[in-house]
Amino acid sequence: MPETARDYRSTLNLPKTAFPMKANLAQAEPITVANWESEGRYDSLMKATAGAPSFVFHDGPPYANGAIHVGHMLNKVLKDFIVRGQIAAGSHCPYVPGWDCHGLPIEHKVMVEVFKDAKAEKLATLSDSVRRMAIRRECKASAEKFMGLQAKQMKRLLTLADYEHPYATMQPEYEAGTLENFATLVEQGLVFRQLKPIHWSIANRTALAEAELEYEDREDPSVFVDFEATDAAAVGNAFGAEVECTPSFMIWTTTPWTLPANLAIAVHPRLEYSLVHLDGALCVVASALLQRVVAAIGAESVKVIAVGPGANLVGLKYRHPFMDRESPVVAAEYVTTEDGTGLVHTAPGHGEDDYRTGRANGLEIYCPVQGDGTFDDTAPEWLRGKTVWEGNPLVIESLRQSGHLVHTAMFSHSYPHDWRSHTPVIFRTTEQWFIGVDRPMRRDGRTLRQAALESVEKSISFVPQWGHNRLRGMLESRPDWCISRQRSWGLPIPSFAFPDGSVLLTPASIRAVAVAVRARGSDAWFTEEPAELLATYDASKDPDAPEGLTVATLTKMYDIFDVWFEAGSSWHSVLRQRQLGFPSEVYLEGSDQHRGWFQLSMLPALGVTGRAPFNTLLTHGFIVDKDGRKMSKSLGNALEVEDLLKDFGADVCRWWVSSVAYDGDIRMDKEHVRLAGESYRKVRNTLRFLLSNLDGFTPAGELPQIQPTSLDAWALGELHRTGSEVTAAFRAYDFRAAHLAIFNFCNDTLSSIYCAAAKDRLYCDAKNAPRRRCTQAVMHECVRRLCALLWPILPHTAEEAWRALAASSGESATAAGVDMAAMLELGKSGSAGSSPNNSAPDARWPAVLLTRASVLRALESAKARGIENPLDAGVRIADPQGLWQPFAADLADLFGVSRVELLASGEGIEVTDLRSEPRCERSWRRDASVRTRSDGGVLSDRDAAAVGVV
RNA sequence: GCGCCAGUAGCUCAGUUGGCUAGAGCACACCCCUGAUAAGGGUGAGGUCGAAGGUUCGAUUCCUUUCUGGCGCACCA
Repeated sequence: MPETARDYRSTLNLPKTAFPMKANLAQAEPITVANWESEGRYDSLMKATAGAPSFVFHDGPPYANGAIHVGHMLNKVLKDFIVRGQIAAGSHCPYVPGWDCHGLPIEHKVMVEVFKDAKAEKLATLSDSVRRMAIRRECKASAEKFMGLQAKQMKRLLTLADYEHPYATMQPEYEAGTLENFATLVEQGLVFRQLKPIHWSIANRTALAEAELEYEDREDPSVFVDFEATDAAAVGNAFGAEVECTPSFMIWTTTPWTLPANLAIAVHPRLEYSLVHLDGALCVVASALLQRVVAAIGAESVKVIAVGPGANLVGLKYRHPFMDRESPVVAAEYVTTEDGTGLVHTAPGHGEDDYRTGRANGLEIYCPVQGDGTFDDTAPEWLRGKTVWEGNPLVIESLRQSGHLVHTAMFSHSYPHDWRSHTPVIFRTTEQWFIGVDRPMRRDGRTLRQAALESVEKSISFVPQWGHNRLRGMLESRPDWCISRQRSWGLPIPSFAFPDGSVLLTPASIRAVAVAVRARGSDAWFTEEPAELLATYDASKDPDAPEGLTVATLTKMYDIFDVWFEAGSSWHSVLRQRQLGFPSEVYLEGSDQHRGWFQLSMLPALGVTGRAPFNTLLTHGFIVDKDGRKMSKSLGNALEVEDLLKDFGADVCRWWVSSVAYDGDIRMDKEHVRLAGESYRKVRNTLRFLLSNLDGFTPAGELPQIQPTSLDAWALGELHRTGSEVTAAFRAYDFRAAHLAIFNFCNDTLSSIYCAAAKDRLYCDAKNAPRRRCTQAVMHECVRRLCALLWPILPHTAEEAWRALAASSGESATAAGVDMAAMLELGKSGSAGSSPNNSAPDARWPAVLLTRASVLRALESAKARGIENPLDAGVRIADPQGLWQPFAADLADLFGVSRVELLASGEGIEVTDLRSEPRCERSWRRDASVRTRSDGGVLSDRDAAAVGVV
C-alpha cells in the first residue's frame, strides 16, 4: 500500500452542467420576455393548441390608472396559472387582457394635474362641448399611458396573454358593444329615468362624486322649528292623553333653506317620545333629547304630559309653516338621539336618506332648487330667484314672524365642499338613468333580481364556497342601478331631448348611435350633430319613436355611463364580439368584485342573454401586511411590485403566489417572498443536480425495464403520483396543493432520498454501466416531467431547465427557444396520470422508507460511539421473513451507509462500526470487497472494474 | 351600525361527517459531508388550536357572546 492515497477523482463521472445555481432572475427574465415577444410565443401557443377543446377564460379589466400594485400581481399571476395550466393540460385557452379606461379617477387626476392654474381658467371659458373634448383628449392620453405601463409590468410578471390585441373600454368597437347591450336592456323594459339626489356644486354647475368632495368645517344656522299638528286630538290619542291646545312636532335642522322642500317628519318607531309643555307651548320631542332641547332653547318651564313610542306617531299629520300643504309623520330606522330633537326634518329632494324615506312612503321627490342654486317658481314668492345661501336668513325670518321658530344658533360642523372651488355643495335631486332590478323583462316577465338570484342558486359554482352567500346577500339588498354620471370622460348615454323636454332613447335609436360610435368612437357624440349620429336611424321604422319625430329638432344630452356598466359589458364587447366563446368558464377577481364586476357583469348579461356570463366565480382575498393590516401608502406598509421583481424576480414572486391560500386575507412581507425564494432555490438546485448528472446522456426513446423493488422504480412511481396530484390540483384551482406536491417531490423524494442514494452509482459506476444508465433515464424523465409541471408556475425557470436538458444530450441545443410542442405533449400525457410501460413500484416501498427512518435514527445515536460518518457504518437488519431481501441491492445507498446485511434471525436494527475496515479510495465506501489492486490503489470490486484494474 | 370571511408552533399553512400523545415545510439549535459547495444530508426543540361561556362521555372541529383584522354596504338630519 502506497504512502499517499491515489487520486481517483478524474476517473469519476462528476456532475457537470451549464445550468447555473444562481438564477439571476432579475437580469435573465427580461431577456426571456423579450424572446417570447420577438418569437410570438403567445401566437405560436395558440396555433399549437388550435384544434384542442377550448377553455373560455375572461380577464376582468383593471383600472388604467397608476402602476400595478401587489394586488394586481396576485390577480394576474393567479390568472396566468389558469391560462398556462390549461395550455399545459392540452386545452386551447385564448386570453385577452383588458383595461377599464373611462371614469372619474382618471378625469379627476387630469383635472388636478393637467388643468391647473391658467389652464383651468382657460378651460372654463370654453363652450361645453369644446371643453368636454379638451378634457377627453387628456384623459385618453392618460389611460393609454397607463395601459402601456401596466401591460409592460404584467409582461414582466411572465404572464401569457394577447398583449398585441388587448381590449379597452374606450375602444370604438368595445363602446359599440356596450351600447348594443344597453339597447337590448332598453328593449327588455329595464331602463328608466327618475329623480335622485346627488352632490351638486353650484359654482361648477355639476354633479360631484364622493372623490371630488372635501369636508371642511363650516358654520351654519341651526334652527329648532315647530310644525303644528293638524289634528290635536289624534296627537292626544297617540299619547293616550287629553290635549287642550294644538301640539307641535319640533324639528331641528342645519339647512333651513331645505325647509321649503319639507314633505315629512321622520321618527324612530322604537324610540320614546314625550308630549311636553315647554314654556306654555305643547310639543313633541324625543324623551332622550328633552333635557338637551330644553337647555338649547332655554326653556324655563318644562312639564311632561305623556310619553309613547315613535310608532304611535307615525301617520299623524302636520301643517307646513309657510307652504300650503299638510305632510305626514313617517318612520325611519336611521333616526338617532345624537343631535336635534329626535324628529327629523325630511326633504326627499335634498338628501339621500330623505330620498329613500320619501320613496318608501310614496312622497313626491320635490326639489325647488335649480342648477344655479336659486329657488324656482314653486317656492314661496319671497324665495324665488334667491340662492339657497340667501334663503337661509329669509327662511329663518319667515319662521320667526309666523311664530314657528323656537330657537336658532350658529352650528359648526364638517360639511362637504367642492374640491375645486372650495364652495359648499348641496344635495339636489336631478334626473338620472336607472336599470331597474325589480322590473319584469319583456322576455319572460322575470326581474333581474329574480334571474340573478336564480343563477346564484342553481347555475353558478363558487370557489371558495362562501362567495355564494356573499353574492346572494348583495343581490337581495341591492337598489336599482343608477347608470348615469354627469362627467366628460366616458361613454355617452345616447339620449336626445325634444324641444318640449321629453327624451328619445329607443332600442333603434341607440343601435343607430352604436353604428356611428363603432366607426368613429364615442368622441363622435361630442363633435357631431344629431343628424350625423342618427344617420342610420329611420324613425318611421322605429315602433318606439314618438309620432312625427324630426331629427332636426333633437338636441344631445350629455350624461355618460357609470364605468361599471362598460366593464360589465365585456362579456359581449370582448367574448362575443371576438368570438372567443360565451359564457366564460371562470371569472377570477378579488372579493370586492362581488359588489363590482361580478355582479355588474351578471346583471347586463342576464338582461341581454338571460344567463350569467360565467359558470364559476373564483375569488381571492386582499393582500395585507405581516400583521394582517391593510396595505397602503400612507401607512408605509405597502410593497412595490417593482422592488419585488428587482430583489427576487418574477418566478420567485410567482412561486410565492402559488404557495398562499388565496381565499381570505393574504399576509405578505418581503420576508415571506424571501422564504419563497429559498424554497425556489431548493427546487432549482434539485433540477440542477439532475441535469448535472445527465451530461452527455441521450435517452433511448423509452425507459428501460425497471425492477419494481429498485430505487428507480420507487422514484418513478413518486414522479407519476406527483404528476397526478399537480394536475388534479390545477383542475381544482388549488395551486397551493400543486406547489406543495412539487416542492415535496423535489425536497424529499429527490433531494433527500433519491439523489442522495444515487450519487454513488452516478459518480462511481462505469459510465455505461446499466445500473447508472437506468438511473439516468429515470432522472431524465424526472426533469422532463418537472419542467412540464413547473411551467405554469415558473415559466422562466422551467424553460431554462428544458433548454439545459436538450443541451445535455446534444439535441437541438442550438434552438433558441424551447420545444414547446414536446412540452405540451408531455403535459397532456401527464394529465392522464399515465404510468409508462414500466411496472409500478413494489407495494412494500412505504415500509422500506419507514425502515430507512429507523436506520437514520439509529445512525444518529451511533454518533455517540464515534461513528460520525455514515460511510463508516454498516447496518444489520433482522429479516427472518426475507421481506427486505428483494430490496437488498439498493439498501446501502438508501441508508447512505457502506454496507447492509440482512440477518435470517434476531430482531431490530444494529449499526456496526466499520472504521477498522479498509476504505475504497475511489468511492470512500468500506465495502467488504475493498483490497489493494494491481495499480497499488485500494479499491472495491466495483471501482476496480470501473477503473480497469484487477 | 349591517352583511360575508379569517384568527392552529417565530412564519406560511394541513387538520376528512366532533374521538387515539394536534401535523407538514421554512426559520431555529446541534451534528455530519466537503465529489450538488454562496450547495447537500441527519437529529431535535417548539403549540393551554384568539378569549369566555355552553352542548357532549369527549370540541381545534357544533352553538352563543366577545376581541382582533379584512372585504363590501350604510350613516353623521
